[in-house]
Amino acid sequence: MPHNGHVTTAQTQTRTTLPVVETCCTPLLREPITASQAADLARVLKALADPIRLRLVSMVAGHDSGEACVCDLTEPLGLTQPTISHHLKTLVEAGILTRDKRGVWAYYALVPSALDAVSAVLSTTR
Amino acid sequence: MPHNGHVTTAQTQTRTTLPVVETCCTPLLREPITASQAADLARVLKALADPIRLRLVSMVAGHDSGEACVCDLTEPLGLTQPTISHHLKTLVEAGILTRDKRGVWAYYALVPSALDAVSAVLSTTR
DNA sequence: CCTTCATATCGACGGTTGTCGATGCCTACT
DNA sequence: AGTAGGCATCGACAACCGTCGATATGAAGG
Repeated sequence: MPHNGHVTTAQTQTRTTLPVVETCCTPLLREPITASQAADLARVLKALADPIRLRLVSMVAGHDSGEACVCDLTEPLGLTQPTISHHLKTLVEAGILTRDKRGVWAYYALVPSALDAVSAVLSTTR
Repeated sequence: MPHNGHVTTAQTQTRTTLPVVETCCTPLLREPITASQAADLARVLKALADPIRLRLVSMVAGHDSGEACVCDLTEPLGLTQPTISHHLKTLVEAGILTRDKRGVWAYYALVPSALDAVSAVLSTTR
């Protein structure tokens, strides 16, 4: 567990590639979506379509101040640290989480509107 | 293309396993979800997390009277008939589509609230 | 009955994915 | 300078997935 005192080191906000919001305004239903729209949406959904990654998203969002480091997430899921890091990387690359490295620890947090964008695409009511 | 005149044969409504609505009332964010909730949701998301299947859902929903047969869907996607049937089976088993066999043709339609249920789980607003 | 046609199923093949142990990197503390 | 610890990366392996051609099933029509 990281100590939450004042941090002396540099911060490195990582927010890689793949905007989720690209597909934000496509209703999916009512008139067929294009192939590239489908490919974009599928990439985000594929990142979410894993039990461990869903629990990671849920745990990160429900953690103190909305962020959690790898060490907070490894033990409760019963998987090794490399596996958790790998899943977190997948979520960051999909635009669902951000990675903020402070000192030795890497803090992951939910991208505010990422899930809402996916939710809006799948919603039939407007 | 199937002729849309009156149909003389038996109807076989197929609606297999896996209720999507099981996970309908779990917010995903705010307090971690359980392992089984994550597994259920992941199964539905995995069914959606494919470009072809997303386009299938979109095309079925946008088709005349909300249903389409395999022959309507094969050509526009540029894949073979067995592949399309396989994807459709995946979507039916995930509870996203229904299969209604009338005569020689199999009509697929969207399960009304299936996508809305997934949308609600991913939504952060309320 | 035999043919035609729409669909499902089967078996196979290559590519992707989830997981691990081992290792390397980098920060902080002594 | 040396050490400890958190995290990322690498290589490997088994399991799974998307796709195809071939084949089976089953209904409609001649």
